[in-house]
Amino acid sequence: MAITIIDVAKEANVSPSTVSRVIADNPRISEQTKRKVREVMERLEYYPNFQARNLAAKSTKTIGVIMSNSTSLAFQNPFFPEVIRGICTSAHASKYGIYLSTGGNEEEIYQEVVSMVQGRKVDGIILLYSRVNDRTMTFLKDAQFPFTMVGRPYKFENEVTYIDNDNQKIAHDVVNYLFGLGHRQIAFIGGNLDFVVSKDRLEGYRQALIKAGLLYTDSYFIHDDAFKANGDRSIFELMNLKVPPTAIVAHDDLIAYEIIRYLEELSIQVPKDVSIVSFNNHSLSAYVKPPLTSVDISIFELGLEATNFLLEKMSDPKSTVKHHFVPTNLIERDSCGSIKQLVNKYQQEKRGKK
Amino acid sequence: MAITIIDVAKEANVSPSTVSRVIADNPRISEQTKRKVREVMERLEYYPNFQARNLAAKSTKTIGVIMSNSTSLAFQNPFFPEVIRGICTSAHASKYGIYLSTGGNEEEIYQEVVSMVQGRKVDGIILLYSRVNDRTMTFLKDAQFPFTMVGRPYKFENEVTYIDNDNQKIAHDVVNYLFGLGHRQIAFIGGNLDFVVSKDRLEGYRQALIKAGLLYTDSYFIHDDAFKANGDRSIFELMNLKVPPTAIVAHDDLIAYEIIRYLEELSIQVPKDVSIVSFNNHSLSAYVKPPLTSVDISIFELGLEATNFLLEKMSDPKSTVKHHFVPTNLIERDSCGSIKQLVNKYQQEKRGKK
DNA sequence: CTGAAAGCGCTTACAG
DNA sequence: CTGAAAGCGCTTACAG
Repeated sequence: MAITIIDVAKEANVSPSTVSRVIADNPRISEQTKRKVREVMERLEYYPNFQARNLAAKSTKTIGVIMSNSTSLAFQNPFFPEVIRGICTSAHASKYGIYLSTGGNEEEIYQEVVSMVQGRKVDGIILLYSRVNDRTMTFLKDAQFPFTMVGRPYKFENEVTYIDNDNQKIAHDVVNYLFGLGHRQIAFIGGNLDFVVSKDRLEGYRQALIKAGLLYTDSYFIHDDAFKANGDRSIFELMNLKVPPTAIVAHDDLIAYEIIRYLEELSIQVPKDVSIVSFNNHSLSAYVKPPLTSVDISIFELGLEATNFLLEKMSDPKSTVKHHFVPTNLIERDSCGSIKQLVNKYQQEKRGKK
Repeated sequence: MAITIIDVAKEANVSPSTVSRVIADNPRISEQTKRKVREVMERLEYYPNFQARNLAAKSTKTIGVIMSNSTSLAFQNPFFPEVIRGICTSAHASKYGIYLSTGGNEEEIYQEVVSMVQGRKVDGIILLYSRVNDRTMTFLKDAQFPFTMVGRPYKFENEVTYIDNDNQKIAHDVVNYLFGLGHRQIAFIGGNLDFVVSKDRLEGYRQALIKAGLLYTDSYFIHDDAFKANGDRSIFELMNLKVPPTAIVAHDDLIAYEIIRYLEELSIQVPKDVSIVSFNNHSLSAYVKPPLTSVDISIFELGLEATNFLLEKMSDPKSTVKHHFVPTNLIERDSCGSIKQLVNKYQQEKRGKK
């Protein structure tokens, strides 16, 4: 049997209550007693029993972290390791532990969250995603359980505390960037629209087109499902439109490179013939050809601040609802070209053919 | 206050003991009583308190997962998300939860593991790495606490249950593969030698050279530290040896692409001038140029089987020590060429220059 | 500044 | 097949 608080108490000639107070560093205990008790705890190699402490104190000192199901692209590299690193950094500093969800689909995840909350497994929860019409989020909100999310909520934006990038704005900026390079035919190849991040980026793209006086056409938007099912085919069709795009905005670097590969199969080169910008700035994107122009979304900060917000919420449940957009950074590399060069090249090619 | 077992007992006109047995689906309770109690539990929305259950039952139904500190390359993409997915799949099936370590350095990790074990936070532990002379592992072994590791232990190989790839063999195979393509000058650019995986791959490389009757030279091996500090410089020096390598084995796809970039800066092309093979088969490596020949190490299975082994160990602490090598798969893509082509090209170039 | 006592919400021999 | 009772190892008013 392990050493308990009672063993320590006997050995130190104090009561268990006193030992407990020494552990909690209660100021009402004299320094002398504290020293004595601590010496005994060390000698006996005493470690407080986590479960007993939690049961009595009605707190768990742990944070539940809920991943969306792992098949979703958003939680592939490098998002997941990096956001976890951010969360751990903040949690560790406040001596909180991390309890990770294990569910494989929406229903399992929901059940797990319910049992985390009702079973008092965790003191607060971080949702690592924002899904359209997510009953998990609704449950948390209705239960008034402390939680925060990485991602803008689909509903109740003013009732839930969250961290995100300003995805509408960054998509807008990215389109403007292409616009500045002279592009007028800009396509968007998107993420899963069940997630708000994808909707926001698409919306930012549309708004930017409209502001620039360009038309949004459905034929310039390839849905995530279509791309996943038939990436090569959809790119082929896109590039065989009467007026094919001269630039493409991709939802993620992984997708961007897949697009680039399909373009190559069609003998279309990036950035010579088509420009590509993307989001998320994977660790490989600097090294690989062509080095990708991508928006760094500060994933570590996303995790860190989500945790800080949650910690605040847990210590003061009545604290106001907050949200914050973590700054992003467009990293210009070699996947975008100005339209003038492009036109020249086209003209050269046409001349060449004649 | 939440609904407790006592509320349910009163409502169902049975004793708390009976409710507890219904929760555990104890066969000694009549089906009729079970039905009645379950109906009440549902109506009252009763959820068992996790902490109380754990304290009384002296088990936690959770597994501790220990990452090496997140700066280590091995736990970048895609290893971490994928291994976690494997762990979660198995853990979820057995209704275990995951408690994640948050420590940022070796000392913090060690302290966390000690408190997980002594504080009875978890029933068993998975070490996601194998480090040379790791006191965390030694502690676990000495405490006779159920644990398993992803990676071959540095010491006590016959005393600890683990899962790994046969890294010596796959490195050996990879060298033989290059050998089969005609390469005789084969360099190795390695991982952090504090980890056994890196030592094993290096050792497999050496053994393969020796078996093939080739010499192992230090100048053909670039240490992780040297590469991280001065990647471009070290590649420059490597390629400016009197006899530069015609092929390179890289410890990881991320490193491989970094190497490729430095080679390009020196106007050396892959696979035309130099071949590259790597390990880990990142999700991007199929799409990116050149598509990388890489060893797929079945990360998901690594996580899954580690968890299965641990579950077994926890249910029967006296079960025998086991280990298992998860099969790997060399995925041939376009980063390796046969030496004949290479010689031809060199000769052509030389002719060209003359 | 410290202790005795109740209690956190369960489980599990023991008894019937 | 079911219940009364003890106990898991802590914390925390309450009292002094």
